[in-house]
Amino acid sequence: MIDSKLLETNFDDTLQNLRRRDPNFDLSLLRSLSFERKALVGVLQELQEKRNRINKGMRGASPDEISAKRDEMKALSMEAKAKEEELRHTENRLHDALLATPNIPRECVPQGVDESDNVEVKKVGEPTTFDFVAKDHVELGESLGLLDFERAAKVSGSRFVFLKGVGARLNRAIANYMIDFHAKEGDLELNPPLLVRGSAAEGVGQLPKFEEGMFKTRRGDDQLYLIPTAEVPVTNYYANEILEESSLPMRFFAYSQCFRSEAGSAGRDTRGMIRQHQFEKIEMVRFATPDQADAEHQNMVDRASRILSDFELPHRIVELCTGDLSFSAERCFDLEVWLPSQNTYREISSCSTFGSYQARRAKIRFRPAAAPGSKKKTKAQPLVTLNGSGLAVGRTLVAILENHQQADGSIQIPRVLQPYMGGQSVIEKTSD
RNA sequence: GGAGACGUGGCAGAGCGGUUGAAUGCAUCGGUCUUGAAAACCGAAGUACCUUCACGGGUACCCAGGGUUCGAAUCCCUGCGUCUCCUCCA
Repeated sequence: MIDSKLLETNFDDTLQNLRRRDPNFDLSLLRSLSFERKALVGVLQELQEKRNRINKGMRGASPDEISAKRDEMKALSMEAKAKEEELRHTENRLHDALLATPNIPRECVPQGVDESDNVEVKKVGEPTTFDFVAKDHVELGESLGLLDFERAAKVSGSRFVFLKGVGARLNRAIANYMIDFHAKEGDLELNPPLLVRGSAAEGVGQLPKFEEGMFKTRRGDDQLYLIPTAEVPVTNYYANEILEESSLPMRFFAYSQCFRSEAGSAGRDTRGMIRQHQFEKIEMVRFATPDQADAEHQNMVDRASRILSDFELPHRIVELCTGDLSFSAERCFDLEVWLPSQNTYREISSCSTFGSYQARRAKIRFRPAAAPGSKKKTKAQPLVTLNGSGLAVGRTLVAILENHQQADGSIQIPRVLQPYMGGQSVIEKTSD
């Protein structure tokens, strides 16, 4: 969540900056609650102080004295309790309002309304061209016997797929290549829980606003959510903890299944593997000091781009505009891969920095190293969390099929993946 | 699924209902001693919020919420969380 102090010290700027996301943004409730809270605190503390003062004399007092003061104390106590109740109510409302407030975009984020205002930063490779009529991945996958959408629909409904045979193997090869890639860079691999408490989802900003996007499970009275991304469990790995500055930055990656209900996206990408209820992703998650954050961010973008280049996939990097920025993010770069069937670039990775927004929600702090001369213990402060896909496995599979298809309907396997495919270099139609 | 135990400071671990924000140990940071270090000794040290230009002052916090009481870390209820045993299971 945003720093509530901004409401007092820097209200106009804060509002203006949030309006870069949405011109109709309204902070008036938040502000009035913040002032209301402050006033209540003052009144309550005065009452408590009075009560404490009287109470101090009670211990050694004679029974007469005690009974004399009793009524007064009782009245004070009641009054204080009523104020406490009032204060708690206000604080709860303030907290809820803060949870519903998105992160503030950085000054450098380009102004814009939606996707069309995103800014291309870099283009790697040229869109693939063919001297034959190119097929899409559904056609390729089905004709080569790699993908089975129909039977998946029979078993689980729409937006699911069976990968089979070489298709399953190729998927595994892609994932393994990426896992090894990050491991070689020295990041720590985590294999996280796929079911998380609501508190974890709240920590990254997924709850309370985006509950519709997640699958919920029930077990008795307990409720757990299927993770929409490994960001949720991995970022919360350090929830409620204080890290030493010397241990930062920390780099993790996790390979996991992800589950999204795709509520509200009816009709979008209904065909094929682009938008599934269940997909695999390798996610990079980082914890950094504010000074380190930008370099970490750039590093994740580079990683994702290098992997795409390794797979010989044309892609581009775009910076999201204020209107397209996700709820918790402060700045974000998307990597988009070229998809011949759609004749356009499609998102395959999203690398975001969250500033202290998530860290404040999940209560992840770091203790700055003491200045060389200083003897004082430093004050813990929220750190910076970042994450980025490196990459979405299913969409990578799609991109490889479509970009590396041959005139005869076969698929050329990128060189780096061949070792992961037992040396296989081409996927051809088998007579069946 | 059945039975039970427990939630106190960075960690471990005390705490007759009233000078307990909280003993003690470890860890941390200063100092003394030492050529330097270790050891020993002395000392400092929680978090949030309100108030003050500042020094400072104040309030709350012993998982959370409610109750009993003039007064609760301490008693009572509820919730949440953790652990152990049995059962089942990849």
